Amino acid sequence: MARSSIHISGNLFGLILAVLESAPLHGYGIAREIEIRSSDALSFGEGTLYPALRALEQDGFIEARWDTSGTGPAKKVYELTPDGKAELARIREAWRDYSRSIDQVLGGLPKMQSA
Amino acid sequence: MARSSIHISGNLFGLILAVLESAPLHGYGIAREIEIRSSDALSFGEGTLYPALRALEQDGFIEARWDTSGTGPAKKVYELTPDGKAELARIREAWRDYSRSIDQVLGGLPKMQSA
DNA sequence: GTAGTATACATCGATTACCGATGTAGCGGT
DNA sequence: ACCGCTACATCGGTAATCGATGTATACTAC
Repeated sequence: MARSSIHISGNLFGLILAVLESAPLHGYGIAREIEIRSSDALSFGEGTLYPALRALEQDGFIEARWDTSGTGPAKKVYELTPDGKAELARIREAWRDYSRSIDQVLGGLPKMQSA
Repeated sequence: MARSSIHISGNLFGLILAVLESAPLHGYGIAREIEIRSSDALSFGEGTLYPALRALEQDGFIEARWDTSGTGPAKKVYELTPDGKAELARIREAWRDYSRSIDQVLGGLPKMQSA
């Protein structure tokens, strides 16, 4: 279950929306999927996850429906709305700007920039 | 002086140490230099800067001396210590890991990855 | 049948980082 | 004389998120 890696700090909403872009998924599954996609580098607990999902839902970026069909406890399955897709695009752009800026100031080995 | 851009969120110490790697500099100048290097994308106020400098000094990553030689108010000039240089290397590595992980999950256009 | 484990939801208080406002003061220009 | 820039510093508030805790369902093993 891989807790105790680096924390999320600011990108949580984007990560959730990005996972939901591939397919609708329930909360618990979103957290697991983020761990998988990041090779266990990014991880967070329920106290971080559920409030974030509620905020995204209130903003109209995702929509929820209950799925009681499967086995186990009922699942609240979230789906990306058109607004959410637009928000994801904005977040991606902001992240790219931000990380490029940090790279610029932080320096170290350059990332094979174009001439 | 160029406030109101994106915030720093987690990388403040690294940015300061990276600037000091080039040359010793005083607090106010560090803030200006970060703005310049990031093309005004990264910016923060005094309430963010000075507490960070004090924390870095307490951790032994930077050392301060007063410079009263120049014109204007006295300047507190900070210099990177060997420990600070090591810490900067750690921060650079952590940032690279972190941003790579976010890229992986966030997706969008890939950054011209190696085959 | 009941104990343990994994799934799955949810809330709450504490912590941390950061921002914005405010204050002091020296110096240069008009 | 006053404004604006440099340069230091502190303080209170806020937002993000972490950790702990609680509830419930279902499968597996004994």
